[in-house]
Amino acid sequence: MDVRTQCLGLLMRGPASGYALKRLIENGPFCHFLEASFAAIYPALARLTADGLVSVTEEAQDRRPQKKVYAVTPAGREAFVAALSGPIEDDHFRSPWLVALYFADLLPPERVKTLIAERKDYCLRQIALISEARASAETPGARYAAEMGLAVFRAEFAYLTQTPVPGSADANPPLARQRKSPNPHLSAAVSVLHDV
Amino acid sequence: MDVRTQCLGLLMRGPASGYALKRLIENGPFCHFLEASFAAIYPALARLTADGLVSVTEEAQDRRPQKKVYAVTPAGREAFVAALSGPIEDDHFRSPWLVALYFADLLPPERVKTLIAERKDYCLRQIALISEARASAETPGARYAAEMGLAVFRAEFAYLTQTPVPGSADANPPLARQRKSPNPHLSAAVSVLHDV
DNA sequence: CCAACCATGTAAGCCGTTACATGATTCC
DNA sequence: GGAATCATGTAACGGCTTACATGGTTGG
Repeated sequence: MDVRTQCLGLLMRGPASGYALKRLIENGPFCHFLEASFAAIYPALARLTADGLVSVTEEAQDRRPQKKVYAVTPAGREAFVAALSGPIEDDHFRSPWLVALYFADLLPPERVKTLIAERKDYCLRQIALISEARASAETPGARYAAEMGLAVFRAEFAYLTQTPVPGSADANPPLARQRKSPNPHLSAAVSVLHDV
Repeated sequence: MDVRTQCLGLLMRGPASGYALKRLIENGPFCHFLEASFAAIYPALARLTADGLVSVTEEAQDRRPQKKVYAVTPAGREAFVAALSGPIEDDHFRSPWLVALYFADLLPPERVKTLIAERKDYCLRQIALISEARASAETPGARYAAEMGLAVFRAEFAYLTQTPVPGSADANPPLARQRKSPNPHLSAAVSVLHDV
């Protein structure tokens, strides 16, 4: 799925500017399964326009730079549905973090602990973002995608929390030491784990 | 994490040919978090060799083409540990399948059902592969990475199984109809769900 | 005052993909 | 007889990333 198709899809939700699409991909309901940079989005929109799949309207704003709002045309809608009707490409997943954990025995135990603590924070941030997306989802599909993300990140978080640090001396630490929260400002976010 | 670093990492497990690395990435203990094609692997190995991070030995075989076996040099080991010691890159995840499900309301219910059935198969295949990897893991890190994969794919499978098809008329089908197994030859693999 | 946000783009270059090229062996 | 496995590579092309370029507004 190239950036062009991604943009076309995002615009199916309603008209938006290139900047808004980037926000949607970074912090919105697509944050856990799409990625694209500005330098990929803007040319993609230009080409979609050239191909007649989207239309542009330039909008002036008060105290803000002018923006170009893109909207899907009937041809664009058709093309997108056709893309979803044909064979779906495989997922692509690469995790340098899992590579690092795989090779935990090459690293000092302190380093491994830090990596796991950072990963917990990452999971909680993702869970917080996706929870918002779920709350404002307007279609069953949007809810489905969000809940799938929550299910997966919660499973990951649970594993991170329950499993002893690999290759560390204190693989079975006394219970008293297990409970410390590595990042105080995030502990509030943990509540979110049991929403939905 | 580019293919060069991936290859260097894989070779930390022991000497291997380019072809063997590909197998490791496709079906081995890295299948759920690494990807690389032959056309990326071979040049990567050539460059690692040029940079002195790996060494090559050509090995003739009976009834098999000659192969080049690569092994990490001390400099390569150092470089890899250094890479794991610095900042770890973000994961990259793109899921055309989740895009399709997000837009389930644009598709015929039958199509959505098919997509979900195919996804279940995909999860079971991944679970089977990772279970093997877990069984033959020789370091705590390898076990950790495998178990993380299992946790995540099991959570995904559970969600797929328990959640009604989005946007379908029979969102609450009678219990009698919920239990059918979409792919008989895979039902055996379901047992694997409760191993570990 | 500095950081972050809003807003759009271009240019150069790397990286990796598909497709091509070759060829023996084993299993169904 | 055909498909899959073992085994290594090249060429062309496309896509995406980083870095550059610009500039007003808002909030701490």
